[in-house]
Amino acid sequence: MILPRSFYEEDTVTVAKRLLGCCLVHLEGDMTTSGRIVETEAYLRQDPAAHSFHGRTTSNSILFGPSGHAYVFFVYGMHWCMNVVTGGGPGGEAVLLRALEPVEGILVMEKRRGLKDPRLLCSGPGRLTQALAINGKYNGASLDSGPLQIWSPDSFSDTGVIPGREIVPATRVGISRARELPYRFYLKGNPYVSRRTVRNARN
DNA sequence: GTACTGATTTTCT
DNA sequence: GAAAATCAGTACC
Repeated sequence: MILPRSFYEEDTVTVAKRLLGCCLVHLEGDMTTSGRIVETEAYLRQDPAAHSFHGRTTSNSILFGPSGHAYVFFVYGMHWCMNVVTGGGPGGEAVLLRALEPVEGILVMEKRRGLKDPRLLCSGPGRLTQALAINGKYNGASLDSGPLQIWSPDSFSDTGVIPGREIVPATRVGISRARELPYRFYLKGNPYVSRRTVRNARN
């Protein structure tokens, strides 16, 4: 089933872990692309690394809106990154989606990415948005209706985590402020986590 | 395998 | 003007 709004209105770190194993789906015309989420990062309020840290601006206003919506931003002059707005508090918190395991529409993803190695299709925040054709027009989109959706896995254990899958906490990637905080989470041993995660596997 | 660099644009974090 | 929640290609070990 599609994750309801209430799923996202929980503690942001909890949501970051529970999203592992869920399926991100993009419907565009008759092309469906989807993948299982295998790596996430939490960005909190009072978090010097978060875009919301210095308050609301025009570019980050979606972060202060309702949970369960997409916050999509452009970075390094060429890449899009997708977050999910989370938290039940005053806003400003989100979970960055860092890597997917490709599921549906792999041929379409290969064409959009210009390569065929399945491990390189969605293994990074910029890669997954390119593979699923996610861009700024989805900034602010609701994830429980419309063409961009997140589905729960078939079953949850009581902790909300898929049975048999071990979640590893680690430090975040590509930031300089508060980089020591263990707010990155990935599925242990999954071959589709991002390259930088594999390289920093000790943390 | 690791290390370095260029691409390219928005924001002022 | 500098920094940024990145990626791909190249060089070298």
